[in-house]
Amino acid sequence: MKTHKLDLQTRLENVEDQFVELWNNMGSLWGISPTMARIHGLLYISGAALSMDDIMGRLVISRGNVSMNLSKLVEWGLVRRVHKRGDRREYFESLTDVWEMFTLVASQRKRREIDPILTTLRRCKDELAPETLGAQAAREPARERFQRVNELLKFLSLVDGLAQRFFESHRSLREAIQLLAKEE
Amino acid sequence: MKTHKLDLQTRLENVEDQFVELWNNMGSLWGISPTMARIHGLLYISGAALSMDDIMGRLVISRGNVSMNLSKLVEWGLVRRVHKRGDRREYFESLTDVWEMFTLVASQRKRREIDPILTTLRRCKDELAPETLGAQAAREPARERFQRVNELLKFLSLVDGLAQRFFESHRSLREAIQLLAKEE
DNA sequence: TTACAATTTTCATATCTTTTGAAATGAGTA
DNA sequence: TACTCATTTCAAAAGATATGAAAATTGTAA
Repeated sequence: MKTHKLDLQTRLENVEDQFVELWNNMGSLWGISPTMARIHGLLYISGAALSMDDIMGRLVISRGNVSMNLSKLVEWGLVRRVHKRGDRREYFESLTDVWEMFTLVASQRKRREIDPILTTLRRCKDELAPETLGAQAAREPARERFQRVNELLKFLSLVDGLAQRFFESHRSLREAIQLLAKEE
Repeated sequence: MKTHKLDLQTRLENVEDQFVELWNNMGSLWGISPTMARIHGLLYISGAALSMDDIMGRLVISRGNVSMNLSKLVEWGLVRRVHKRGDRREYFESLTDVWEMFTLVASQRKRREIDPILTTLRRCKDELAPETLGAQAAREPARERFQRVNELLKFLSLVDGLAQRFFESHRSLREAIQLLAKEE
């Protein structure tokens, strides 16, 4: 009986390790740093509220590193601080809903990355437009560049509009995606 | 007249610089390194076939760095080598179609990142399933983890299916996305 | 075919980024 | 208020990325 329990414990830890490693790779997909991703992965798969020491021990990373990355995770909204009464330490737990985590990350990335890019692109477009360049805007080099900037702008605006709709309603997003993924 | 030409040249270079900087930031979104992104950005916005020396001069980066990153860009398929007769040097030019570039990058990332993640996730699921754990799979800690792995698997499978459909046909992808982005 | 010259690639070194861990700060208890 | 335990900060170490000159490659001419 005792051995069985130990076995289960070991196996679970083994699976968790695989998961953390997986999440580490997933980091680049979500646009968060590998260590930040590993910490979040551990919190997600364990489903528990863990202390800094728990995380340090489990992932073998330094206290400072855990502290920094937990702050970032809380900032992102993927993890929240939890207090246990009678315990002075802080505990941390992850969101549990995959879709919620996804939309959270997506909306942050939109704000942090896509929005500034769109702003710059629009400025580039303006600087290549006839209003700024006058007659010279008609010359090949300017026209070509204008066209390429514009194509990109159209593309990103589309992505942006899509994202906008996503964040307005999880439900409709889910349904639309599920439809798209399955329909023949 | 001369001054006007110089003005145009300067202004175009100025816009190109902004664009390269923008693309540099875009790198994290596409999952390619900043320098690789900058080089690609320059090739895209200039629309020309440039030599290594052109790129070194324009972006102020070393020969080795340009060489390495151009190889990667060619590997990714975003850039192709061009030969000019009577010139020993190699030139490089970017794809021009934004959608083509996007699907190219997306398909590579799917293959390099999502596919391995799905493989690992399925293994994790198997290792938590009743077939592996026997009666212990019913215990709380195992069941909880199984459920979380499974939820993630469902989510990623959906994304994967969506991507699959994308790569089968650009046209249908475009239409679907445009629909989704605009419909009320 | 061989020697030469121009171009590209490689890799040891230098630069920049991330992580560590111990000291400083902060927060809760006696 | 003083003490203890927990968290944050930051200078130094480790790791990742870029540089540039030497090695390899490729094309040209004797």
